[in-house]
Amino acid sequence: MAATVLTSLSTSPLVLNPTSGAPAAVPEATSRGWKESLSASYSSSTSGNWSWDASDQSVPSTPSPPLSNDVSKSFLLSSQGDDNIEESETTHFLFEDPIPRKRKNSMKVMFKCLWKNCDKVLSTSSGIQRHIRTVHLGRNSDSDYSDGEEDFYYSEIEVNMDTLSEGLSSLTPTSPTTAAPPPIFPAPELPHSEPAQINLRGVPCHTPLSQSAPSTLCHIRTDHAYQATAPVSIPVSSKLIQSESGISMSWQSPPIIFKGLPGPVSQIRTVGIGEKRQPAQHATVTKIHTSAAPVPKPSTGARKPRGEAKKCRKVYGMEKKDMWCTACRWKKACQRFTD
DNA sequence: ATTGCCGGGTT
DNA sequence: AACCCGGCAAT
Repeated sequence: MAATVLTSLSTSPLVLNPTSGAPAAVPEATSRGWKESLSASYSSSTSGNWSWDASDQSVPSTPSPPLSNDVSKSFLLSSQGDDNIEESETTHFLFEDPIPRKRKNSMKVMFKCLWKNCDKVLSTSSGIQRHIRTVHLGRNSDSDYSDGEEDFYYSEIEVNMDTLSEGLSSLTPTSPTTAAPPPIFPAPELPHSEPAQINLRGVPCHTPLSQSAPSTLCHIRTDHAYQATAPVSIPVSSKLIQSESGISMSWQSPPIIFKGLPGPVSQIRTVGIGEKRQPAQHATVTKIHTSAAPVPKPSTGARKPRGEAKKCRKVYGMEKKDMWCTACRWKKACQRFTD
């Protein structure tokens, strides 16, 4: 599984080498000129070439080197205007997630076809658009032209590969409690036939759409009757949030006791164009915070129940105080006889 | 009353 | 840091 993840990661250019120390394994057959012009300062960051063509079109003064995976990821997401994720990211920071890297490394954005009885999942939006266009919409043109209609029929989902595999492996074959399997889509296919747009991820995901589909489409979204004929009914438990510029919705797998071990948390949201979201709206959705309990603890917290073991004082007595451990001598918690 | 030690000092 | 101790809670 890990190999699979790595493989799929290495195919998407944005997901850079998590370990900056290792020399980038990505063969940079493409552009080399820019690298030379930038010379030494870039020597360590070969994997970061998100294909601006050899001619440096005004490389910004801060060349945005390949950041750690986390940062680039959150950058990507935030540039999509996705506050959901950003929210949870922030939460991570706030709670000092001890292993944020591992968790985020295993997140992958996939695109799922929502057409009835079609669970196709592709790893690129262009791929899924093409799929919908050709298979479902019957547009046999293989050009990349998109009138934006495909957007209605797929959703962008974010999958935690780790927990996915974990959950799958932990499923006892006869487990009765898992009678109703969580609505996780079928096993993600690895980078399918991905034509041309291999570097789509280098750019905010909706670029191709926002080019061809201006904001008018948002209008269409709201009063379009597509909901009646929508290929897939929106999950009942989903929270639907409506903003003035369009529909955005988030969906989250059934409530999971989130205690330490992350459940199969996946997020689905319909891909929208020109989504102008307001952060406040999203706070309600997909806010899985790790805080253990609503522990108010305003005053002096409940004391420890006092251990069973005898402590220095009891063992040696007051007359041999010099034999106590220092903590005991200082009236602190005994270090020698811990519980 | 005794014991353990937290919270808050002082050096 | 190291060291000390008032005072509280558990015993």
